[in-house]
This record gives sequence, C-alpha cells and structure tokens, in this order.
Amino acid sequence: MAAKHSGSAGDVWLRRPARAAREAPPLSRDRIVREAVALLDEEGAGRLTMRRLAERLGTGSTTLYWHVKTKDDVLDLALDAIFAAVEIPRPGAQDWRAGVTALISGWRAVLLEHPWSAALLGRPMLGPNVLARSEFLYATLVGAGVTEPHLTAAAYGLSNYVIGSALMQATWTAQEEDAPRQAAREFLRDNRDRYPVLATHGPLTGDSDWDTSFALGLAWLLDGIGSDEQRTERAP
Amino acid sequence: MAAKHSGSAGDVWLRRPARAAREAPPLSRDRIVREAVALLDEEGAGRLTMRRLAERLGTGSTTLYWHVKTKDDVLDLALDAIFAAVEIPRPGAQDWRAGVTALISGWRAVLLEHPWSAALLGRPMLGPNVLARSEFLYATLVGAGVTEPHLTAAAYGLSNYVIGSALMQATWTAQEEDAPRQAAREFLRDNRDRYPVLATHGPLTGDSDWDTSFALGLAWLLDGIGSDEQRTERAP
DNA sequence: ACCTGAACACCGTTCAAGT
DNA sequence: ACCTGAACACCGTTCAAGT
Repeated sequence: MAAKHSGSAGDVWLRRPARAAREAPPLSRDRIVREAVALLDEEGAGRLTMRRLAERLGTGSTTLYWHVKTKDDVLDLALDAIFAAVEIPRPGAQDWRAGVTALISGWRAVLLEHPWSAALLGRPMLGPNVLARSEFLYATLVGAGVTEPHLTAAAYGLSNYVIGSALMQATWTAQEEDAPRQAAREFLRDNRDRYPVLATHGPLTGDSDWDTSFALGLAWLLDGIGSDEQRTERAP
Repeated sequence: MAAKHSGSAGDVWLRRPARAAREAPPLSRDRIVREAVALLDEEGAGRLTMRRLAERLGTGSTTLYWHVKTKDDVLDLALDAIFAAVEIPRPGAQDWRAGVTALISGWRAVLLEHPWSAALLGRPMLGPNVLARSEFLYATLVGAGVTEPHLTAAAYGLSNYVIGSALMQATWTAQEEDAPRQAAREFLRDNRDRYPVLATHGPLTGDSDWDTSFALGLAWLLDGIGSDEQRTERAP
C-alpha cells in the first residue's frame, strides 16, 4: 500500500525525475507570460484560463499562483510583453513627424498581430515596454516644440486614435470570419429605407482599406499637431 | 406532506399570487435590458452575472434564457440601449462641422456616463440606436461633400477617436479611485532617470483636463476632414 | 523556495418538467 | 407561452501539506 511517491529501497531508478527533462525548463514568470501570449494568439482571450494555461505548462493551475498574483496579472504582463516588438526609433534620427509615424505604425502593427490585445486596452498600461515607448513619444513631441495643452492632447490623441482603430479593425476582421460582416451588409441592404446613406456609402459597402483609412486620419492629426507647434514656435 | 405548491381545499387565499403585484411587471426582454444597465452602472461589468441579474428581477437565472439567447446578447442589448440618450441633430439645421461635433460629443458623454461601456466596444455595434447615429454621421459627411477614400477615413477616424478617448479616460478615472493614478505618479517620479520626459511632462504630472484634450484632437480631425472636402469641392 | 491536491464559492447554459 | 429546478461542465483562488 505504498503511497504514490513514497520511496522504497532501490526504486530511485524506477521513479521518473521529479521534473528535469520532462517538461524541460522550470516554471517561471517569464515562461508563464510567453505561454499566455502563445495561448492568446492561438485561441483568443475567451479561452485563456488558469487551468488551461497551466496544462500547457505541464503543471497544476494552482502552481501558477506562486509566480503570479492573479489572472489579471497574467493579462497585464502579456499585454506589455507584446510591445517589446515595437521598435523605438533612434531619437533625433529623423524629423519628429517621421519618428512619431514610425512609432504609431509599429504600435498599430502589434495590436493587429495580436487581435486579443485590443480588447484588453481598457486597463492601465504601465509595463516597462509600454512606458519606454510613451517616453519616446513625449520626448519627440516636446523636442518638436509642442507645449501644453497641445502636448497632452497630441499624445492622448495619437494613442486614442491607434487604440480605437485597432479595436475597430480587430472587431470586424476577426479570424477570417466573413460571416458577421456579410450578415451586416445584408441587413443594411434589406433596411436601406431606414439607413439610406449607410447602405450605399457605409463602411461595409466597398471593401474598405483599413491601411489607407488609418493613414489619412493619422495625417490629419499630425497636420493639426504640426500647425499648433509652428504657431507656438513663432509666437514671441 | 403536501408539496410546496400543491393545492388543498380553501388555501387559495393563503397562497401568494403566482406573480401579480409581487415583483410588479412581468419579465420581458426590455425589463431585462433596463435592469442590466442599472446593474452595470451600479457595480460594473465584472459583477454582471446572469444569476445576479435574475435575482434583481425576482426570478431564477435560467428563466432569463427564455427572453435572451446568451449573456453576450444582454451585453449587446445594454450597449445599444444607452445610445438612445444621444440626441441626433436635425439634419441640415447647422453646418456639417457643428452637427458632427454635437453628435460626437453626445456619443462621448454617453460612454463616460456608463464607464463599463467603453470596455465593451470591441464587439460589432449593429443595434438600431447605434445605426441611426451612424447614419446621421455618414449623411452629414456626404452632405458636406466628403468623398472616398476620405469619407471612410473620416467616419472611422471620428469613431475611433471617441472610442479610444472614452476608453482611456474611463480607465484612468475609475470611480474616484485616485490610488492607481497616485501610484503611477509616484512610480514615474521614482524612475525619472529612466523616463525623464514622462516624469516631468507626462499626462499624470499636471491634472490633465480631459475635456480640452478631447476638444483639441477633435478639432484637428475636423480641420483635416474639412480641408480635404474643400480640395475635393474645388477640383474639376 | 517551489509545487501539489483538495476544496470553496462561484460561473453560463441546457433541459426535462411544470403551469 | 412562459417559468422552475436540478444538473453539467466549467471557472479563479485559497490553503494546508508536501519536497
């Protein structure tokens, strides 16, 4: 009646190593976050569960709580982790407009590559990767001569615009499923008397090009920021 | 050993009415949605549960499924419901810029009044209230002479901007809790060597005025949309 | 210092059954 | 047509216990 792991003489060789080269590397916060990102990429936010995450890591779900305080922590860490992929332009290597455009585009690319991320943006983003990129944004704007209240408006405006755009695009291009988009199109066509303009000019009528839409709006914002900056520079 | 609701002679007067003036109005999809909005307003999205919602309505949770297909349905319906409060300007009563500004401002006001809503924007919004307001937006822009690809860019840009702004503001002004904001401020101060610009010019340094920030960014977008419109009008 | 298992207090949803 | 109760297959998280 030996219990599961009780030792009896000479059975060392029969027992499999406590862990070792079974699931390979030991558990760590870093490994948890990497696996969480992989899980989110493959299956979406709805399927991220402490139990399922633990299973992929070869442990019980309760073990995760030694490395991480809550599931929300995992989400915060995963969200910050993906921003490591956004390259920070070398400061001053180009004019402010090119630098900001590069950063914002990289930001957007990351959000679209990990569609689950857009829905998580409603939480404070204070991870080191996000902060480093915000620092560059502010530094570039300040360097361009943008001052309050335009500075805050510019930084927020640009961030809000990428976030909103990514959220909208991720919503409507969810994993190849053209079904909801198709259904919406049909609904508008069937109700063209109630929504005449939407039915004929709406975003679902042509195959709207997300990239050029985004670029146009970004240019408008940059124009505005630039004109205020010039005005400020010229003032005594 | 009479079971709970079995009748025995003369006990009609003793039994409370099956429903009647107990919880007042009968259950209906409309009542469910209204109660859901109230629950969300009072306690936030994290506490909306089919069981808790049913309790507030005086029924069992499983009863809700007769009127509604899933919990997601409840969320979709609640989200659309709050947009009924956004007044649609009378078409042509003012110039396009004033009309658009009024609509977008009303949109923003609703999102901020119901802070839980911002986090739910990552789902297709095809309810009648939202559609009616989108129709006005498109109609106004088309009436102003905005044409593709600027039309889609303008409509999306404005929507994305409000959504992003409301999401950001709702994130950072969550129910009077100044604690996280204060903690973030301290963190940046303590790490001013790593984030020099953020620490001195960042959004958390002064008490940023959300309203003027929003207004500035909106003006930049409208300027951009307007300039493109003029250019188009003038072209042969 | 790290990992495990059992357990608690919940979830959304289905379905046979009642009126 | 509408409502109920029991039940299923999950959740996040805690905690005493192991090594």
